Amino acid sequence: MRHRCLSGEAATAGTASKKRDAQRSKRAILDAALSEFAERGHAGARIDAIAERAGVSKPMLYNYFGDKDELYTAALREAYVQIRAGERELDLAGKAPEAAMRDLVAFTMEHFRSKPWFISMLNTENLLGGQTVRKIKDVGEIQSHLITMLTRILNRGVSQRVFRPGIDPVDLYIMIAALCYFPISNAHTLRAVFRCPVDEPWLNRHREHAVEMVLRYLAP
Amino acid sequence: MRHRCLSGEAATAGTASKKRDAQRSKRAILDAALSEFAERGHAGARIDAIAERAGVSKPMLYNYFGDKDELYTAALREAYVQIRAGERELDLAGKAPEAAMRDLVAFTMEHFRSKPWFISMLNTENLLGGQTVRKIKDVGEIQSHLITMLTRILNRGVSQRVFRPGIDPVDLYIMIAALCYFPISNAHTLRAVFRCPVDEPWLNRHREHAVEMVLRYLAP
Amino acid sequence: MRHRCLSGEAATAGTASKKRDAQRSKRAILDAALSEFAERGHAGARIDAIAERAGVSKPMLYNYFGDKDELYTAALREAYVQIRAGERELDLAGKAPEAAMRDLVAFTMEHFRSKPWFISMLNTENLLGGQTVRKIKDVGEIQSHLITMLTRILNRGVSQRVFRPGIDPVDLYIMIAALCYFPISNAHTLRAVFRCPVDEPWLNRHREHAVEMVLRYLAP
Amino acid sequence: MRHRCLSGEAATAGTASKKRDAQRSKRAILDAALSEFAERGHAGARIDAIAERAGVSKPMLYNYFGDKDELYTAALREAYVQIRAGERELDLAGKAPEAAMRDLVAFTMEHFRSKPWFISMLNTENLLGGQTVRKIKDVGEIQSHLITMLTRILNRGVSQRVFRPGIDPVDLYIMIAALCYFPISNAHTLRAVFRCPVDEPWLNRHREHAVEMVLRYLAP
DNA sequence: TATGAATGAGTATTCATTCAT
DNA sequence: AATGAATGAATACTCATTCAT
Repeated sequence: MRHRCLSGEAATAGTASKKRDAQRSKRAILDAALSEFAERGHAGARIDAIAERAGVSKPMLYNYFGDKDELYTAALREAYVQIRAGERELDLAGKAPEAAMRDLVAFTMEHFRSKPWFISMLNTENLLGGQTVRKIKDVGEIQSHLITMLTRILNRGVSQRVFRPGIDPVDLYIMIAALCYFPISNAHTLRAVFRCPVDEPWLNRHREHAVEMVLRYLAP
Repeated sequence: MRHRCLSGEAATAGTASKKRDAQRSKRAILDAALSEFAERGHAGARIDAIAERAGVSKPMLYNYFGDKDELYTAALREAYVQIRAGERELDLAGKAPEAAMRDLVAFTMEHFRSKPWFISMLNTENLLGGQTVRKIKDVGEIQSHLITMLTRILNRGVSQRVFRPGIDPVDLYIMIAALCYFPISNAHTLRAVFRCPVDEPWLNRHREHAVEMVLRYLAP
Repeated sequence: MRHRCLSGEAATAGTASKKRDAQRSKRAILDAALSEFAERGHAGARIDAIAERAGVSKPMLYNYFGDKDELYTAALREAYVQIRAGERELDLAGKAPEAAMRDLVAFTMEHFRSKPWFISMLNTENLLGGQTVRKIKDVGEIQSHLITMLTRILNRGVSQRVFRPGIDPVDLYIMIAALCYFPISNAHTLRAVFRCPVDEPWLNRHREHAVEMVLRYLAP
Repeated sequence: MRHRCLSGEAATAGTASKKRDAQRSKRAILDAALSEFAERGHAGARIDAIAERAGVSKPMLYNYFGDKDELYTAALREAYVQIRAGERELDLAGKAPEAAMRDLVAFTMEHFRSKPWFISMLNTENLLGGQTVRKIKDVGEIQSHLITMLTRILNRGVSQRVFRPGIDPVDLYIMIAALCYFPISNAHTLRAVFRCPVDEPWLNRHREHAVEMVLRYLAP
């Protein structure tokens, strides 16, 4: 009754459709796991719910991913993989240093905002003491593209005398991430405690403050 | 019907020791709950563990706090109460504006670092969509002392021509909180992804960057 | 509705009845486990079935015995404890050597026959490679009483010139156990393959053969 | 409807390889099932494990053997078939009665020792109450060869005045089987409880005791 | 006030079995 | 003849919560 091979596809190759189904099932499980773990945390997530969201049976989920922890690991890795993919699309190489910096802040905030599972997964993982992220071997390489780009922009900015020298790109990225992360991660408590609306206009205003803060910090 | 708690503290001498014990039990449960919820999140926390940490029986815990959600609410409230108590100690009134700002950043970071349950509880609550914090009536008052102080400092700074005008104290506090929150909240993932040590020296360095960022942002 | 404190007892002591219930629950679980494991083997036994047979809830069972393996271990140990208790009642000390030997064979066969869980537990444990019996610390002491008795009877028989010397008591006991064990352990297959009835008269006849075999073996 | 098996072996040359493969698959499944059921018992055996051991897919296994119980039945039958094949090799006809008896004990013990799946299958089947062995039609014939031989030896021994008359061959075989079965079937618990090594030398010694016991029992 | 004993309702995980190709 | 993909129905185990004393 369920997952009837959603539409079209029309059986172009005999083996392709079979193989594609397995692939599709794994993808569906991963997406469902990402949502469920992000929404409810590690202990709060339910395997039943993930299977149902994915439209597959629990045994299949176990067959592909092992157990809850391994599925959580895969979901966390997926969160990093997806932000890396997003970053690759961002092309700062050709832009003026200050504009590039503005775009990086905007992208970061927009990513955090539009993919709420990313922040949720990071919070969940940090609550668990980072025991899982340590097991993901290539997690360090994932952000390297961003840092490389950031280094180039900083260098260009310095040689064009619009940025001061001596700024560490990782330090800078942490500053930017911090400014973008906090108001989204803590939106609910900010609303309750400070009566901030934390809606689109408010976040846009916050983004402009963040951009100004970064640029003033980088100014010679 | 149950746990009428805070009323009638002024008991006669004869029942005083009982009252004292009751108070002590409640305190112990609250502290234990704060630790457990902060360490394991809402779904991950175990009532058994809280009772054992507190050294009381489970029926007693239920008698005082109702159920898990009510206990969680009490623990979240307690996190805010304790942070408020900490903030009272901070006295920025007599300091020069720039020094006061430096001290506020330092205090905020130190606060987050030394009371890890605070950040954990905020993350946990935001993961749950803020449904609990909204029920805590006086949560808005909690930060008012800080905002009042911050307003005074900003005004003083403006009149002394060391700060530019037009800075909203809440916006500024969110910036400061963001810079202090992120590296502590995300210490585990930062270690794994960016190889940051996130130890005392690293955090001290980060604090100096944050102070400089804030002061440059405020500069006329 | 269930286990309403089976009958009588009439609350003689205020604390005794409370304590006795816990004791009774543990006993009931152990008895039920012994039956279930003996009837269905380790993998075939169902925790649900044990809890139901015992008239207790599963959480209670887990509370008292840990998990399935620990419960199985306790049941296996109990099987040995009960056969030891049976052996203690047997008093061979005062009997003539040949009569004592006859009684020992009769007791052994009767024990195996009337407590079918004993043979079933041993078979189950040997199927599992003895991994559990090795963990029971005092299992060696359990049979020591029997071996001591057997040694005395052998010695007495030798000095009375009715038994030959040089018989090892453990070897002898293994022979006796073997003769008593096999027709009961393998009753079902013997019925099917050799058309033996394996009923009371048949077993009695078999017992007489076994007694004769042992006595001829011991004869000088 | 399914698994019509043994029929029509005399196929044409064209389909011979297919038939051969089918036969090979069935053989492999049966061997795997025998090992798995013997090692883990009925409930403990896993269909997945059997298919993997046999190197075939599960649907093929189901196609050939129906379901787990039917496969178990086939495996139990196979255990009897294989032991029967072994017994055919034994030729006691030409030996002196006492030597023949000694050889029978030795053969029986060696048989149990070298084909551990036989004892395991018998124990497993008896644990299940013999419900399966009853369904195997020709199981009675299996041991007939042995009993026939035993009858001849007993008769010869009686006429040569080395054995006493009146011994039932089935009774005698059960005695012999008992003495050989027990120390192998219960090797693990004997090691743990009585500290018997139950290794080659120990079993050889035990065999000699058994031979002596049988011969003394048969002596006129 | 205080708690040892007890459990209903989940929750992760497994396993025999079948379907589509 | 053969199998990769899939699942319904258990099965071991847990957890918030309550009862009896």
